[in-house]
Amino acid sequence: MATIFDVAKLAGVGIGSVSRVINSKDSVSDKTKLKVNKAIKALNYKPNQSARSLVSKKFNTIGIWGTELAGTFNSQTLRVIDHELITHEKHCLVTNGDISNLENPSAAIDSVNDLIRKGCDGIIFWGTDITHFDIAYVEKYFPNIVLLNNRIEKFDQKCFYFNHYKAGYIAGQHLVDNGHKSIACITGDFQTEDGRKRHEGFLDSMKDNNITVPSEFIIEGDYSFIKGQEGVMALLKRNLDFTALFCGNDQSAMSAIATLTSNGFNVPDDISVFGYDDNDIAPFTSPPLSTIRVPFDDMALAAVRYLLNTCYDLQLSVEHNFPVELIERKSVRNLT
Amino acid sequence: MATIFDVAKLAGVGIGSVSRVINSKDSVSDKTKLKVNKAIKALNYKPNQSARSLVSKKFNTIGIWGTELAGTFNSQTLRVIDHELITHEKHCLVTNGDISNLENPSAAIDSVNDLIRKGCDGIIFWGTDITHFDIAYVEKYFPNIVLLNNRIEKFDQKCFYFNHYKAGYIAGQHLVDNGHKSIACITGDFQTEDGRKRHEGFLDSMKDNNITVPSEFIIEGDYSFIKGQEGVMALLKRNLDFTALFCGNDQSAMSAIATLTSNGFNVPDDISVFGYDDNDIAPFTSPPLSTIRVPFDDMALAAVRYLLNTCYDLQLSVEHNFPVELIERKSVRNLT
DNA sequence: ATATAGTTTGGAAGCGTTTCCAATTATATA
DNA sequence: TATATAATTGGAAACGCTTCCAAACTATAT
Repeated sequence: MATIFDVAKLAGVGIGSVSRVINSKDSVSDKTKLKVNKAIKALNYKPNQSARSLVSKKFNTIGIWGTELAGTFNSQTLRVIDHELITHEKHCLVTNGDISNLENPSAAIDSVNDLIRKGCDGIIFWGTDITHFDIAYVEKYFPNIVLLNNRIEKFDQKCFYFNHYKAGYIAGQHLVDNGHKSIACITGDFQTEDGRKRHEGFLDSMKDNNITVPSEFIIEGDYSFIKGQEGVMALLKRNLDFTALFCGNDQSAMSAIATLTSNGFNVPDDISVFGYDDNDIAPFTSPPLSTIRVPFDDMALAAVRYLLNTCYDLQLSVEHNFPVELIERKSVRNLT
Repeated sequence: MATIFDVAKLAGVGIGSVSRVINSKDSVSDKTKLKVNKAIKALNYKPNQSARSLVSKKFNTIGIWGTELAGTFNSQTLRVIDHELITHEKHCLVTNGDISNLENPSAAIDSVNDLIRKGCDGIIFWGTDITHFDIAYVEKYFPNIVLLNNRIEKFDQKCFYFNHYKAGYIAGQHLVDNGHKSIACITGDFQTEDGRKRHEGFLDSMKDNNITVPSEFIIEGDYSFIKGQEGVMALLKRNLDFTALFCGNDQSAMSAIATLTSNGFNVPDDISVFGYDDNDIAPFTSPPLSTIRVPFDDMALAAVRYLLNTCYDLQLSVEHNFPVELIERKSVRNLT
């Protein structure tokens, strides 16, 4: 591997000049620039990042900490993040925080520390699987962080989240607007804050419309396919009379539709189904799924940009407001 | 940030001893070890990775190059890789090769070089979106590579792939074994080698059973949900008489099932559907999807381990043979 | 031709490690 | 006890870069 000395020697200049050329700051004469670039090409020279980082104390790398790397559209988010980083010539270092390790309660902190030690200039905390306490602890010695799809009031500027309460409310209101009065739910995961929030919003919309939702109409889900299926089976077994089903996400909505259909119910003629996320799959269920669009991509983009600004003194525009959007397709029947 | 000098001073030893303690090689007396560890704790010392890499020329990082970071189970693969790396105290650096950039034909090479320059000890090439030519080019100056779900004969040891031909054959044979003689297809993407291979295998199984598949029974797909839907619509419009549908992957199979169902066809009573991949969704379609299990997780694990062995002189066991597995669920009707 | 100001240049110092070697200390052997 | 051998230690040198400063040029004004 060629070093800066080799380049300098071949070009017949000092190493300072080579450094100036590859960093394109400070003034260098065109003649020197030419000679250096020629030598760089000839030697296929690539600056050693470790040496650079050692001096500059910058790693040009952003760490991503999350437990949600799997799943259809979480990975889409990763793609958005990576793309924005590449645009600014940065890299992304990924780690799956393994928080399932009960024997080691500081496992989350440990994996974050690994990320820091390995060398990144900032960290994206993705999701709500790390405690507020842990985040606050890390923030003290490593302040360049950003929270994606999570919120801690004290770090509000660093948080990029979506108003799940409002979204849940709008979902409920939409069903009511279409004449539904008897509505069942397969909720999101109540372990997660956004799962609770969207359900709260939904319930409040019911309350505001003087509709009661008996507890046997509510099945706690966990965003999985299987829960959508199981939830519908449980609901059907209870022999309840409902005209609409609100699901905590599109995956469970999809398997709910499939299960309803295979049990002889037509969606939406017999039972309407409403999803949440506007996942890739939503337009292709049968019938196409009406849902709430969660702008994960926009949120992710804003979060990276905020971090890029703070880490590298950039001035990228950063959105902080992500509007709720209702996506009407064909899975909700208008009863009025 | 405390350095090794600070630790040495506080512990009252030389920097060499500190280095020996943190790397736990060479002999150090228990007394020294104790003093050093105490100082490390007191100063919350973390060795600087850049300095370490500069000397050792190891980065403890594996790069992942791919264009398939999105998609349900590609991200599952990423999780497997990351987990294995963490187990061995390595990290993963991810990049989405942006090959869609036609203006710059060397974009793939450029992004690989970025990865190398940034500092990784090995690279996983994931998928078939990079040309054999480009891989061979990179391999010359950066031999620590591995191909996942791709195959180049000359690098056979470094390739971790699945026999898609055989899988396609088994899929076809399974349908025949169940009495199907008139079979339609929504294929995988013929742009990808595995898409072509699985179709080839399928066709050969038909040939061996003296079944002809007229070209109007074959729709070229691209693994997407929408193609599954569109494909079924096209097939139905042609008014063909088929009893089974072989799909290039589970996603298109799923939307195919949904579309068939919503058009009044019962799966599998009227038409059987067979998938490919054994995706997360496969057990939860309605009816549950019969499919071919592609052991992506096993392949990924083997690939990382091979790379870990070559990069860090480890002796992890590496599987090179990934058997085809037929998963029978409920989407194929036995006509015999 | 000379003085002045501005531009460009070379290379030493320093970043925080590991590795090596010579020096020191401890242990075993006669 | 003296000597040979082994274990342990400190710190200089090296890794490849950026940054800085003094030196060497160039251009302009007098």
